[in-house]
Amino acid sequence: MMDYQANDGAISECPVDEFAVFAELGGDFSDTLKRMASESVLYTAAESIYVAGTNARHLYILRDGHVKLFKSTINGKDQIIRIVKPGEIFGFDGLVDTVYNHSAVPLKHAKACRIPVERLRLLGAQRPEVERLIMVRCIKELQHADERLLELGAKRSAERLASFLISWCEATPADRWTPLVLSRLEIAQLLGLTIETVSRFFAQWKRDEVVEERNQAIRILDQKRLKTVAESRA
Amino acid sequence: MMDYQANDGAISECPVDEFAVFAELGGDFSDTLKRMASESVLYTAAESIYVAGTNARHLYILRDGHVKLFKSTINGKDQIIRIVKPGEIFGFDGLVDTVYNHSAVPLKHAKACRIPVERLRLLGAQRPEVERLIMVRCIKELQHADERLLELGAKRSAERLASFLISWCEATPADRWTPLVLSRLEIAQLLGLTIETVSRFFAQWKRDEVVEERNQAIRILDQKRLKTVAESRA
DNA sequence: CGACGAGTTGATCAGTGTCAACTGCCGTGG
DNA sequence: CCACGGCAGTTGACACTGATCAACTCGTCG
Repeated sequence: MMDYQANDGAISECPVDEFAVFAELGGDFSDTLKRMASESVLYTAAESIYVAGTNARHLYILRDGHVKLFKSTINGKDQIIRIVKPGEIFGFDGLVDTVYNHSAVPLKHAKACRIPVERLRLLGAQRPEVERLIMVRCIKELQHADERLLELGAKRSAERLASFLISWCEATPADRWTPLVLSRLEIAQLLGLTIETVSRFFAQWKRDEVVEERNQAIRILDQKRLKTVAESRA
Repeated sequence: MMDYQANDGAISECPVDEFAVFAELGGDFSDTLKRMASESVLYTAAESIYVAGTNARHLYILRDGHVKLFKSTINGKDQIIRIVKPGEIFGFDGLVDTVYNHSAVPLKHAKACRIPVERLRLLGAQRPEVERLIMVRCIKELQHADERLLELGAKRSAERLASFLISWCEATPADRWTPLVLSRLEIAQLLGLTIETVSRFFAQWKRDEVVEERNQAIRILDQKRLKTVAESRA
């Protein structure tokens, strides 16, 4: 957390054993992985981690910060596919394809550990658990995508926004402030809306004392009310 | 194809070696799998293959027909997540969770091969390639989901409908009829629209001789035109 | 023959997008 | 140090897409 400003883009050894992902592989495994020289990289906002269509060389594990994965239409509209949170894997494409199928950019900043796919392949040959772990993570992602498809396809704007806020804050204990790392634009691109509609609902809910917002952080005041909105019963 | 009417719901030995999925595992593997008594099951439209929230006991491979995977909101709106085509795997949930996270129903009819997850687990222990194969398939699904999220989040109705038609027909050679296994309602639920809007665009394109429709089948007459619509340049 | 379900079409309305003006904040440079 | 410019966000007026409601056709099946 404290070394962000220091070494942007710096590459160092990645303490793999810290990650929940590989935790279950046990100590000797992380030694193996370390020897394979997986790297830890820092990114600042606006610098791409990878770009759709470019060579997919690494699998990433997010250590700190947030990453947005997005795709763009030919006309330049962006859709955010997923917000990656610490501990999660992203950049699966390289395991199957030669190029990435979406782009990855940090929200504010991000620290990620990356492993070259060819090394991962070698590793997978020795330790089949690796592929099992990735499979499990991948299935989880798929379930998450199912849910997002339901949101985008079957819910109206207020419902999407409400359930976004609920799920965004669910990690933090109730009545605590949650940093809102996303801009209005990014929320809009995540939910398939415009900046203005996002802004309007936020304003309304702040007036109605359903949520509070203060220096890039939000707090849900009336969880119950927000839930009824999310289920379109208001 | 010819034995549908005969034994609905019948269960028989599944000729696993026919599947592209496990083809690369070689002959001795499919023997193993056969001995594990994976089953082949026939389904008719309207009978569920599995229901969201129920015990996730099997992994499925579709042999013939089409299956729709869908989720429902609390208010009863359905969103189709994916249309499964022959050769594809579905029902990954059991490998990670105890229950299914969406429901699966055949479109018209379907013939699927299913493998109990616990057997798959045993098998995975012996033959790590199995999990690698599932991982690969799963990543493909994830890419597909990314694309669908872009469609639903960033495109207007005509664009969604046009690119749906294009992708639906892309398997069949140009100027040949493609069976349209989906009802208007199902197309609407897939694209996050209403029956009426689907119907209206179809009608318009038929008038403009962009597409033709005849007994449950469609044919694209003006691919180029449809593509410009899909990219919202018309 | 009649009833029902799927699909079509029209009229109307509501929800969001679009466009534009305005505020407030922050960093830059004179 | 202040002024300016620019960017993020807000708010209002308006337009338009797509949903809703309703009537009607057509084909199928009892």
